[in-house]
Amino acid sequence: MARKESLLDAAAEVMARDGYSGLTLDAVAAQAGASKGGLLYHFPSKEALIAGLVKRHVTEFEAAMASHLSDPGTPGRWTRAYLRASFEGEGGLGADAGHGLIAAVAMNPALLAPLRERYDAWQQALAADGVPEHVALGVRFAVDGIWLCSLLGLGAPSQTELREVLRWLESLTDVGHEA
Amino acid sequence: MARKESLLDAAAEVMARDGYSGLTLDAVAAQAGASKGGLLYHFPSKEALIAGLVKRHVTEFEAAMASHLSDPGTPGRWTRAYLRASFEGEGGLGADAGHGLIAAVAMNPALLAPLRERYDAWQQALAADGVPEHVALGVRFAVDGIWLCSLLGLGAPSQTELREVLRWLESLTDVGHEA
DNA sequence: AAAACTGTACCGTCCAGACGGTATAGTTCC
DNA sequence: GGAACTATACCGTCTGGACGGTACAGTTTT
Repeated sequence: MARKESLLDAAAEVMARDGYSGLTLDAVAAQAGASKGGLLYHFPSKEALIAGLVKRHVTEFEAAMASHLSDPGTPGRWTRAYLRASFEGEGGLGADAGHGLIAAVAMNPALLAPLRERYDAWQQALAADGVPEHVALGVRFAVDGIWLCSLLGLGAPSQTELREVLRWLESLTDVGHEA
Repeated sequence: MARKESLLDAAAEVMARDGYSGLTLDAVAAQAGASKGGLLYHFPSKEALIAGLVKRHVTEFEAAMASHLSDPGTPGRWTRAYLRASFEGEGGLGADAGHGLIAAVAMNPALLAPLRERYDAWQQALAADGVPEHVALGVRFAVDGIWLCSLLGLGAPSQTELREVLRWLESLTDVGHEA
């Protein structure tokens, strides 16, 4: 069971280092210090492996959101939870998760289905979050954009810029300050 | 010369339909009604083909931004140009461009280099755009996020939601209305 | 004893790229 | 003016290697 987890880690590492074109079963097994047979024991196909990556990300993010959710009744709590869950830890949801999703898109976009499902659910929560809907949506998109740009290295913000933007985004979810 | 362009179109179409794993030289040639030999005449390798996709996107987006740039001295003009250039036309920069970038990431993330370069340049313009830097940055990230989510189908906004969010984002770049 | 592996050998398919050929429009030389 | 030649724009086939997946016999772990 620890091996299964380490195989997922290995897949993410290979993706980060060599990209999708380097993500072969042999490479993943080698990275994990496992055998190809062992890899296929846990994940019967490459697709299953990548699906596992997506699933783990969804689960972890879901948990992170739950842990950042403030008391019921507080306006903007879902939006803020989304915001904070996305940037906790050092790299936040950065490296690992992102590469897994890239692998999913490259392999077969349908593998994103579990994530899509969650997004639809979050969407509903955000729409009734006590802040104007376009604000909640806009903040979420900004978060997604930051995450994407950091992952791809496309005009990613510096540490201080990031802090400022995040503080601003958070203030937008606070009905007292603004509007 | 028209063929070269049509080969790029074909590559984008194949990506949209079959994803990166379906993006083979044969498939692209067939989609374009060309032969594999002909394809390789124009693009000496698969990597070159994808690099062509990236390059075309950069060029087109650059032109779109230029066409949306209002008079010098107007605060927020770069931010607004970025915003508008991203959503012009029906699908905006949506389908075609996005799939090309996905292909680039899957093949070799280094292929995004030309795009990275442009982002760094835009970044400088946005930082000195006459609106608070964190606002300009935040708006750009939101735009990127919308674009990403639409591409991947992750909680993409409805037509009306999109309109509202865009209107709001644009108002944020207007120093008169806000803050 | 069952589950969780390892290691190796192998198969079939797919695919990037090489290569040799073809058609045609221009250019040069006599 | 026409033969010889060159450059450009393709076409279609072939091949070598990589990769996903199978099979299975043995070994460690629980």
